[in-house]
Amino acid sequence: MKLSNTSQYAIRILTYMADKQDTQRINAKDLSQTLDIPYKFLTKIMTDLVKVGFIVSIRGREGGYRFEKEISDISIEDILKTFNDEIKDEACILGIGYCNNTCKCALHDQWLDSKIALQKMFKESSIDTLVGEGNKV
Amino acid sequence: MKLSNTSQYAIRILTYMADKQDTQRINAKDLSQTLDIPYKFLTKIMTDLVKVGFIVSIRGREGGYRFEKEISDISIEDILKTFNDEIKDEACILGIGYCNNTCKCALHDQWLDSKIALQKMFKESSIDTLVGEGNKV
DNA sequence: AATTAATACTACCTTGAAGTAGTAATTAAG
DNA sequence: CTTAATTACTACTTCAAGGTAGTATTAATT
Repeated sequence: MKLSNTSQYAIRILTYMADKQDTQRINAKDLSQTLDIPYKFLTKIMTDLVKVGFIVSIRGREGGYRFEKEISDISIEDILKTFNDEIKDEACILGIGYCNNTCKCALHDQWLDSKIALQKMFKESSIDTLVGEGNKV
Repeated sequence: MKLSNTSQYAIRILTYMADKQDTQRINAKDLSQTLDIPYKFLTKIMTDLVKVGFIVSIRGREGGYRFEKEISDISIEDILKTFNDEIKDEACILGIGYCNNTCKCALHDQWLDSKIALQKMFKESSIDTLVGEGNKV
């Protein structure tokens, strides 16, 4: 049980960009090297982040990326949704279709509290709350 | 973020077997049909569950499977560990090596409480606490 | 002893995520 | 205008999880 590589990368990219916002513009090569993410894979993720409107790209020489949305308005949940990695509300943890109060799997009740806590955490963790001193990148 | 198919199947299998413990012996064909798990894939999982000592197999005609361990002594955590799907204590949620109090990623603190709650839930949910009336299988 | 119904084993195929390669498009600098 | 440095696009390859096929082994029934 873990986040996908893609989600992990995206969160790290955006958090790092937020940390460097003075620079205003950061390019794929720098991100790839600093975050140790394969260059070609990173650019693919960047394009997705552009398409979904979190960042904008500046093409050509001296180009790069900068935020489009306020970093206080981008949550981990938003990022996970971009890569279809979020915890969907009615998704059954045992994979038996959909669970709810009246139609539930054997783990449903036990899972419920943890799920809500996780969802809340993902929703309330916006990028601006993550930039901090001394964290690993 | 979800459990692997294999883990989901294994939990469902063991929970269903516990539910039917009066029968004492249940075979792969029945499990496959009742739980709608591909037969060949199910038998592969069963063999793993035998190897790890949760159940024993009886080969030959009239064969099948029954529990070896007490169902109160098999937790979801144990099952997840069998298929390498558990939440490892120091595994970084962002995939940057290992996290702990002194060396942490940007999400570490937010993740900590949820992680502990999840681990606790997985550890405390033994199979006997899951058998219940009217649950989906 | 033969048949039948069951699990175990080995090897393969499929699918989706992860990662790579090459080229086109864009734009600042010289 | 040319060059260099950048992102975007298209297509491919790799890897691990999920799933399938065939055969060997086991043991009760007849």
